[in-house]
Parts: sequence; C-alpha cells; structure tokens
Amino acid sequence: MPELPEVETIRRQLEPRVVGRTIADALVLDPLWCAPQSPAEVEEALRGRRVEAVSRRGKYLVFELASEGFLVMHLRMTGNVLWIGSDESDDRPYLRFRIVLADGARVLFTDVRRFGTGIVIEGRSALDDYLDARHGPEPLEPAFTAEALGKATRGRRAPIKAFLLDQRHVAGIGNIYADEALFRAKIHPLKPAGRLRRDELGRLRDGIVATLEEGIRSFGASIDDYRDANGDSGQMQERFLVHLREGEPCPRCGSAVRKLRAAGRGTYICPKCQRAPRAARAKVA
DNA sequence: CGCGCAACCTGTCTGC
DNA sequence: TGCAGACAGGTTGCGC
Repeated sequence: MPELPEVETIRRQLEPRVVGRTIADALVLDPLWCAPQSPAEVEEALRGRRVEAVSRRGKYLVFELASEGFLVMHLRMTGNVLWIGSDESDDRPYLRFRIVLADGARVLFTDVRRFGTGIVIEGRSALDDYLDARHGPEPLEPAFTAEALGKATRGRRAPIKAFLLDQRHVAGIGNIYADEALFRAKIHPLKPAGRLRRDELGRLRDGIVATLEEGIRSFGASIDDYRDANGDSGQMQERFLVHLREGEPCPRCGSAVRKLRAAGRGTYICPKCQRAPRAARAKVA
C-alpha cells in the first residue's frame, strides 16, 4: 500500500522532526534490507551526518544528508517507517533498520515481508541518475498534463492499468490509486493505453491528481500493514470508491462493483461506468 | 523495444 | 482441526 500519498504523508511527518539533527548511530538488522550494500557500509556512511532534508520521488523516501549523501528507502509492500521519541522503546516486531538521532529520537524501518530496501547514494548526480532511470513525471507537478499523458501512451497496447503501474510512465501510482483514478475517469482498466481518446486522457489526468490529493489529505490508506510515521492508520480506505468494494453499489450509478484481474493484480471497477473494451468483452463472451 | 509473468518473503485467509 | 494453495499494496529480471 505505500504509494505516493502514503510516502508523502510519512515524509511530511518526519521532516520537522529529523531535519537539522545529526545521525548518532545507525544499525541494519537485516542484510537483505540494504543489499547489495553491506550493513557496515551503510552504517558507516550514515554515522555523524546531519539530515538536511527529507524528500520523495515516486514511492521512494530520501533522507538528504550533509555533503551530498542520500539514504534512499523504499517500503515496497509492507514496510513501515516510524519516528519515536527518546523515551519510547524501539523493540518492534520485524525491525530491519534503526537510526538514532543526536537528540535521542529514533527512526525505525519495520517490514514483515522483507521486500523493503534502503541504500546510501553519494552525490546529487548519482541520486538523480538512480531516481530518474526509474521514474516518469511526478503526477502532482505541473508537467503532468493530459498532453504529456497522451504522448506517453501513444502506440502502446498494454492495458492502461499496467501502464499506470509502471513507474517509468507516471511516478507513485500503485494498485489502489490506479483503480480509483480509472473509476473517476470512467475508463476500463483493460483498455489499451494507446487507444485512449483526448477526453479520456483529460479525465484520467484529473482523476489521478484528484485521487492522489485526496489520499494525501486522508493521510494514506491503511488496508493492512500501513501506518504513518506516528504509528497511526490513514483514513483513505474509508473513502475508496471501488477498490476492495466488490459487490457494493457504485457511488455514481449504483451498479454492483466487480472484481477482475488486470496487469496481474486484483482490480475493482464499476461495470456500467467503465465500459469494457472490445477485446475484453470478447474474452468474457 | 514492448509486454507478460515469475520471483523476491512472510502472513493470512479460503476451501477441502 | 489440519493443511495445501491462493493471495496480498511493489519492483525487477527474464523470456518471447
């Protein structure tokens, strides 16, 4: 679940509490977390460095350190980043990584499934290379327009949902927000990306922006494991229009929400508001 | 190059 | 009750 709104929520919560502090100590408890870098390598790179900013690119969370060092973390499916004060215990299940700040506060990374990662990158240009190779435009920035979306989808035969989940096309969208954005835009997830018309591209761009902004306002979606940096659940799951709402009435037309499979993932649609493309209809029949 | 899918790892739920 | 199998929000690498 950690998609753009969840990572942005964590970023905003951490920023005022870690910027300006120095990292007194760092510990990697699971070597898989920082592979292919070694725990010792990561720990040494972090110790004694001041945190200058906390930033985000797509679903990556970045601690920007003095002299252009960057701790680049990704929560994948079940990762959590938690801030705790100097008087709280940091004995948590599935703890993979811990930073101790000079003021005694700590930042913890826990992760049941161990997919989450954290590596250190030295140099601003190396960071940019790493992030830019993996990401398309940030959907909440001005460059993300219907025209840009049209250019990126041109000629593509992959289903629009698969297109949206590919971070190289648009940064930060995952399974939840893809479903919600496609519903808002009244587009079927299996429609080939390159077949979207101009009006559909406009609605999709607007649907993506609206659903991500609502996700941020709601402090993210807590379906199962996600918690914010305070350990609290988000509220977005209560505002889902179709995601995880199989059988419930579509908030727009009242038809029963259906679950299907798109891009290999569980996908929720209103079958009336999101008309199936020709190919998908043939498959069903 | 574009696309689909298995794999990474662990916990939970479903059905027999 | 026990257990095999499917499934879970993400990303990467491999094969066609």
